[in-house]
Amino acid sequence: MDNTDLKDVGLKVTEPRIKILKILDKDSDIKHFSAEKIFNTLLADGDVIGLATVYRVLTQFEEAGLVIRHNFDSENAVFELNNNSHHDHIVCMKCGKVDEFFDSVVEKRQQDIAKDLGYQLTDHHLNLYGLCLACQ
Amino acid sequence: MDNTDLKDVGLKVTEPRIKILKILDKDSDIKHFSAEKIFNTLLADGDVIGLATVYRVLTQFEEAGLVIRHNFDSENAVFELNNNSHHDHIVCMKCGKVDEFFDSVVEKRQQDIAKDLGYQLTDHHLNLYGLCLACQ
DNA sequence: TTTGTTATTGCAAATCATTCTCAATAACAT
DNA sequence: ATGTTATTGAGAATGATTTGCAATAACAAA
Repeated sequence: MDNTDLKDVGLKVTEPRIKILKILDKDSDIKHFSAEKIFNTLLADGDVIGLATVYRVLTQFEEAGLVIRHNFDSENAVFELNNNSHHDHIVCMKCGKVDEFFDSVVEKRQQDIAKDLGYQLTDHHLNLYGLCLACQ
Repeated sequence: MDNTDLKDVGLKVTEPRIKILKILDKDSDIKHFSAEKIFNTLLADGDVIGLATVYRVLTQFEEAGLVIRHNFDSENAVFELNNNSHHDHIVCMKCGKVDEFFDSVVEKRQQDIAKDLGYQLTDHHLNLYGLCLACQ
């Protein structure tokens, strides 16, 4: 993920976009960020970028397929870099930790279920909620 | 679902609660209502009940276990009567139709996945999105 | 490298769904 | 019938997200 990716999707290479992409791309345990979190991370780095811009850039990234937007809770959306490998999520209700998983059995059943009900499946959200090991 | 159910969960039997319960309980294809939708349905029936009250009652019903709240999209929550038989949902992206299903294979896998990841599972949301037969 | 055109930004105001405040009113136990 | 306490309605408040608009930055063409 670098400036070339921005050009590839037809977005001008600007400071806010580069910085936000870098935060999302950082290699850490945390892969899911709210707009506010990104805004504050930028601030902490000394980069003053308007919150509205953060939201705008995130939405553009989503439209361009660079990031995926999730609504784990009804509060605020979180964004993660789209690495093109589909996965679902399990969220700790206490500390907010998010783990990812992929399960082919579930994937297959979803296809079958949709088919049985006469639907043409386009997307799905499977979120598990619970307490992580540390929070139990 | 009647006035007795309200008493049973410790809620006074008031007109707004009775009317809202009746709407949710109506036997029709539509089982999922937003607060606004309920508010407008009441209006259409000539019942003027404040939107704030609708929200309050719905939240109380949820806390009492009478209804379940869903966030299918990031826009607004919808509520359905809790018939105590767990099921998941498939939503048509075009007409908004919602079908329900229960799949024991998926249920079981979810348990196993959570366990494998060290989580104590408390809840889950599985929403499939697609085009229903009529909309394809 | 200068210039012109168009996209992008920042800020504040606007939205939208939902919640809260508070005084008036209705439920219901006694 | 009455007192106590929950409930209601209306509107203000909230919080996340979006939008309008003037100033500014990107970058293609000269």
